[in-house]
This record gives sequence, structure tokens and C-alpha cells, in this order.
Amino acid sequence: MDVVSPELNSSLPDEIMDTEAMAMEEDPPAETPAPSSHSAAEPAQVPMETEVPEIVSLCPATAPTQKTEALTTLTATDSALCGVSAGTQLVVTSSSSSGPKMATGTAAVTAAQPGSPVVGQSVAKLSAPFAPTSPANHQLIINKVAADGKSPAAALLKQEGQKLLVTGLSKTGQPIVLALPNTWSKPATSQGAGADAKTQPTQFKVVSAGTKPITKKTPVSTAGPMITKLIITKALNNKGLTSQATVTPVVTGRVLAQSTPVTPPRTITIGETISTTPQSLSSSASSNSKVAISPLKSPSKVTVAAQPPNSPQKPMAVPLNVALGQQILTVQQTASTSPAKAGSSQSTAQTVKPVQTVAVGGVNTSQFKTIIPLATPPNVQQIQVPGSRFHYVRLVTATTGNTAQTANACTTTNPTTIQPAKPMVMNTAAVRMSVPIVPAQTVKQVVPKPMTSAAQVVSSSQTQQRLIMPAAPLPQIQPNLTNLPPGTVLAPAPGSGNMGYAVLPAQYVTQLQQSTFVTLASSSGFSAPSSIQTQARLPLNGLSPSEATSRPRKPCNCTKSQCLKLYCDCFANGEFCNNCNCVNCFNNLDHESDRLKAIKACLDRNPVAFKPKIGKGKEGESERRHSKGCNCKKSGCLKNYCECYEAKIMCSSICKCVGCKNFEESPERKTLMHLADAAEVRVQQQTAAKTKLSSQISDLLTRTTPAISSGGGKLPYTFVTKEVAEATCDCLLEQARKAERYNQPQAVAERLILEEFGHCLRRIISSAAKAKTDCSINC
DNA sequence: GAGTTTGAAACT
DNA sequence: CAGTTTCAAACTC
Repeated sequence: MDVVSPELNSSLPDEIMDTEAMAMEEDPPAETPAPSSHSAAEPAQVPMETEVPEIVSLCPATAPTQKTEALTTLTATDSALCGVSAGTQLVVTSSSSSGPKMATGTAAVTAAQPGSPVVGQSVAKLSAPFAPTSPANHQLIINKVAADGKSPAAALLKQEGQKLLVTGLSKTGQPIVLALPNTWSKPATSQGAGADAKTQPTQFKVVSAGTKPITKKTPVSTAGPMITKLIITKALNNKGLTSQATVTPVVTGRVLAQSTPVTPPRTITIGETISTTPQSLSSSASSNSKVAISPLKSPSKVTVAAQPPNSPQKPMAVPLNVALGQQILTVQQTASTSPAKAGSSQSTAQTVKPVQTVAVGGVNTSQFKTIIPLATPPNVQQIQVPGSRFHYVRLVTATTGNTAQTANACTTTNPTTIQPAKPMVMNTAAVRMSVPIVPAQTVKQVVPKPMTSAAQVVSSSQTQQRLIMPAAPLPQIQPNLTNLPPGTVLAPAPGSGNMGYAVLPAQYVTQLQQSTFVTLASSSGFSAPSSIQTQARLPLNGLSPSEATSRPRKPCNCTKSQCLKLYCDCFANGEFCNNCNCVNCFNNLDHESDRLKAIKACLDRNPVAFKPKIGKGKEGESERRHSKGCNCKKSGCLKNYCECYEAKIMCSSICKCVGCKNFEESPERKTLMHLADAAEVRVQQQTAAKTKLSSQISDLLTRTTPAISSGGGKLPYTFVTKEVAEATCDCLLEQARKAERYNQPQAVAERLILEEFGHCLRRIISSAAKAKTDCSINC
């Protein structure tokens, strides 16, 4: 598979690079030692990267004979994993044998495939010594085994009892879930197979969706620095549910190639079945028991959003039509609502999951990395990088053969959901695309706005999405990807033909994420909503995640900038204009070329133009502060003209403002804050009151809604019917006549009438209550 | 809603 | 880098 050129890699954001950094150039696949050898104590030399915990790359070398395609790539950074990589060998064994039979407790990850070459030497090694077992059980168990059983890495894992959940899709769309149980430390039964038999490795259950046959052998990218993140790439051979899992080549760095026959989706669970760890997604970020695979410094936690296995029982297919160029790709997402099935080989669902989401959670949920590859070629991987406003989409082309296969799989899975679409003709060489596409705030759980441009994503429903990319080749622009806003199309990687880097607009991703998350939520039993929201909530420009999430993007009103300058908030936020009031807007895919140029121009002027302005301040200072500081002169920094005030932060030492009143002790600021708080409270109260009133009215209507009787409109619970009103009036008139008859004063007459009215009301109410009671009894 | 004010972005 | 202009949002009436 073709991979991004080194140049592009170098230009990628750090987060991305970290993920990719694992490139295992050192060990060509062919030279990869046999799995058995890996099981030995020989520790792989893993390049350590900075503070980030060493990353383990579970990338088996590609067997010379294997023709494979890049599949699922899991990237994770974790101390535990790092420890593993550094000190121990990771053998990934995919095996159909039942999980219980698998050895557990060691630091080795084994991928079962007899005879399959294993692991890159650079780090963790993937070996495949599993006796192929029952096909029905498409479990891949990755056992982490210390070479000598005393590996520090193993110890680390045991000590922390971390949990690793990795879910992803193979390139062919097969979901792969790696779950590292928090029961790391718990010794399990020894594994009889492989060199790991002596060890007591913790079990990794790897269940993946069936893979497709890959006809093409793609080059593996060796370029790029060593990754600090864990990259697990694996292809499973599920052919006919009986085939052996094949761990193939891996990719150092980026894309893994692998050839495997198409099979039902499999879920790879490390350590535990998904069903046993339902909380993983939702609570992963906050759970200390989990191993954090994070590009950031989160040594103790690794949270990887899992892509739930397809479940035949309740498949939720989310077809995604992607038009790249003039071609349309159909991507279908299938979610399973029955997590228990995840671990079983029967996961079976014939469907292929095109979308892969890998969320690498940092500490406290604020750091994530999400990769959502689309099953169809090119695979689209969404990467949510912690600390970045943008979401990155990684597009990996697949072979045409795969494309057809994917389409078929989708059809098989859920024909009704499949959208007629042309398979995209891709170059045989796979191209990885990594570009920021969406500001974090856009990844919120809100209904995406409909795209106004035909060239943009069209979402006809929650289950259908269409990405349309410009047909014309885009300029060979390779802006600084680190700060690249959405919508950019990058120059094609060498050998990738026309393929380029396409940046999807925020809406695209929002929609895509929604569907993906829904899929995740419905399957595997995780509390998807929470996890999704957690993932989606990244700090944006100083706004708390909740704020960013709840605040809808304001439409711009640009008239002269064509929305291609930072004046435009949409553009500045890396979004396409959508439902805006702008005039002559170029901030859309219709003008992708111009947009790219504008982006490049902005980046030329300011390399960090698209980075959040609100970031962490110096130590000891406020947690959040404006990266550049404001320059207010007249507003006293107490109006929204001031970017600091607007972000609800106080001015800092780097501000150049004049007459600043936006500081902690400022009485004006306090007053404003109080007023603002009071106003907010009022609004909340009003909202609550309205809600309550509405609820009460609704409830009242519900309770008093009369059932129409057959007799002409009489309603059992109606207090005042026509007859009752007439009778009441008669009573009142009778009182009036009585007063008149006895020449009573008017005041007395009025009193008599009112009293009678009161009597009538009481009788009406009493009758109504009785009728209601009777009805409730009879009905 | 029109006009004004404001400060960031863009330009020189 | 500083000064000026442009621009769109925030604000006022």
C-alpha cells in the first residue's frame, strides 16, 4: 500500500506524527523474525519518544507471500504499552480458538496465524502462532507476554491494571476491537500454544469483522519517524468463518497491509469481551483502570473507542455515500446493538464496517484521537487529535477489488440501506490522507445542518451521508497540515496517482461522527451516548467542552471577504459556511481551489492561524488564556469586542490592551459578571418555568382530554358541557328572578347569583370527578 | 434594522 | 515591526 510520502508525514501534525511515528523501517517484513522467535525474551528495540510513553506497535511484518491491503490501524500511546514495547515482545496471535483457552497474563500479544511472519522488530512484535481453531470463533487473542516473564513492561501493566480498548475497522471494513481488561494483573490460565505457553499473559481478545480478500499488495510505508504510539494493524482471515486469522504485515507507521478473504465482521477484544466492559467507551476517559493510548502524556490511561462488531440481529446500517471527484463511494456503517455478540465469532454479520473509530483518550477525557476509516475505498479515518481544534480525516485508498467487495458486503448486510453509488476507482496505491477537517466544537451531538451546497455533504437522513469532493484535481498545495483547516485537498503522495488529501468540512465529520458514534453506541453495549459526547467535547477556544458543544455555530455575514479570510468565523474555525448569510461565499467545496489558496495564504501569514487562540497559560497563571493577547483600547476589555472577554477569560500579561478592566479584582468585571450571572439565572429560570408550564399544560391536556362519546360530543371529563352551561344559566336566572320577585336590592341579587354559581361549580366539579372515577374503573 | 463602534486581520 | 486599511462582529439606537 502506498503511504504518505515522508514529506507529508513530516508536515503532519504532531499528534498524527506520533501515531505514525512507529514506522518500523528497521525491519522489513521479509526480515521479520518468526513468531516463535518473537515470543522469546528478546526485547524489541523500541524507540522511545519523549514524555509520551513508549508506544507499542503491533505491526506484524508482512509475509512475503502475502498480498495484503492496509487494514485497520490502531494507534495508541500508552505508558503501559510503551513499557511493553520497550521491554517486551508483543506477539499477536489470532486464533479462532475460544478465548478461555487462551493463555493470559503475559505481556505478549500474539496473533494467531500459523506460519505468518510476525512483528516488526522495532517494537512489539506480532506473531501468529495460533492453531487455527474453530472458525466460528473468530477471536484474535493478543497476549502480552514478557519475554522472560519479568519484563518491566509486563509488570507495569499488571501494576496498573489498565484496560485497553481498541476498536477499529480493518481496511476492508472489518471492525476490530482490542480490549485490554482492567484485570491485567490477574493471571490467567497459561496458554498452551506458542512460546508464550510459559507465561501467563493477560488475554487480549481480538474479534474482528471478516476481512475481504485483498488482491493487491500494497507497499508498506516505512517512512517517518518511529511512532510513539501503538499501531496495531491486522488483517483477519475469516473466510467462511473458518479461515484462520492472518496477521499480516504491518505497517510501520501508518498503514497496514494485509490480505484476507472477506468474512463477517470481527471484533477484537483484548482481555475481555466487549460485553464485559460495557463501560469502556463511556467511561473510558475517566476510568483509571484503563490504559490510555494517547498521543499526549497520559501514561496511565488508554482509551480507545471501539468499533462495535456488526450484529446480524440488530444491525444499524449507515450507508455513507462519498463522492470523491466525480465518483461516489458508498460506505455503510453497521452497528450492533448486542454487545454480547461482539466477542463471538458469530459476529458474523456479513456486513462490513466501513467506519472505524479509534479514540485515544487522554487523562480526564479531554484528549482523544479518533480514527474513523471508511470501509470503502478510500478509507476515511477520522482522527480527532487532542488539543487540536480540527479533526483529521485520514483517507486511505483501497484497491478496486476491495471496493467492489465492500459494496457487496454492504449490500449483503443491509440491502435496504445501500445507496446506489459508483465505486470509486482508486489507484492501487493506497494513499493516506491526514488533514484537519473539523474544529472540535463541531463534533457535537447536534443535528448537523443541511448542506446548502450540492458539492457538500448531503445528509438525507441519519443513516445516509454523502461526501462529494471536487472532481477536478486540486492544486498541488501542501500547506502546513498541522494548522490546516478543513476543506483542504493535499497533493497526492508519490505513486498515489490522482489521489490527494481531501479535507472534509466540519459538517461532514459531524455527520460522519454521529453516525459512527451511533453505530458504536448501539453495538457493543457501551453507553455510547456518553462516550460519544465525551469524545466530541474538546476544548475550543477556551470554551469548555460543554459550552462548545452546546453552542451552535453562528452563521457569518461576510460580504467582502468571500469567507476566505480569517474575518470569517466559519473559515477561521475551519468550517465550511453553512446556512450563513454571507455574500459571494467561497468557503465551500465549490470553490475548493480558492479555499485552499486562502488557507495557504493564511498559514503563510500565520502558521498557527487555525489553532485555537485560547490555550493554556504559563504555569501559575490562569488555566486558559489568549495565545496572543488582546489589543483593546476602548472597550476596557469588558465587551465582546475583546477576545479575552468573549472567551470568558481574563486578560493576561501578554495582552496589550489599554485601560483593561478584565482582571480578577476589577470591580467593573465583577459587576458585569454578576449581571451576566443574574441574567443567565433569569434566563434559566424562565426556561425552566416555560418548560414546567408546558409540561403541566401537556399533562393537563393529556389527563383531561375527553374521549368523544358516541352521543354527540359529550365528554366524560369536560367540566362544562353545553347542557351544564345551560342548566347553570337557568339556575342563575332563577336566582335573579327570585331576587326580583322579592324586590331584593341589586347587591343581594348579585350575591344570590354568585352563590348559586358557586353551588353550580361545585356540583359540576363533583360530577366530573365522579365521572372520571367511574371511567377509570370501567376502563 | 440601520448605523456606529470596535478590534482583529490584512495590507503596506 | 509599525502604521494603516479592511472587515465583520458587537453594539447602540
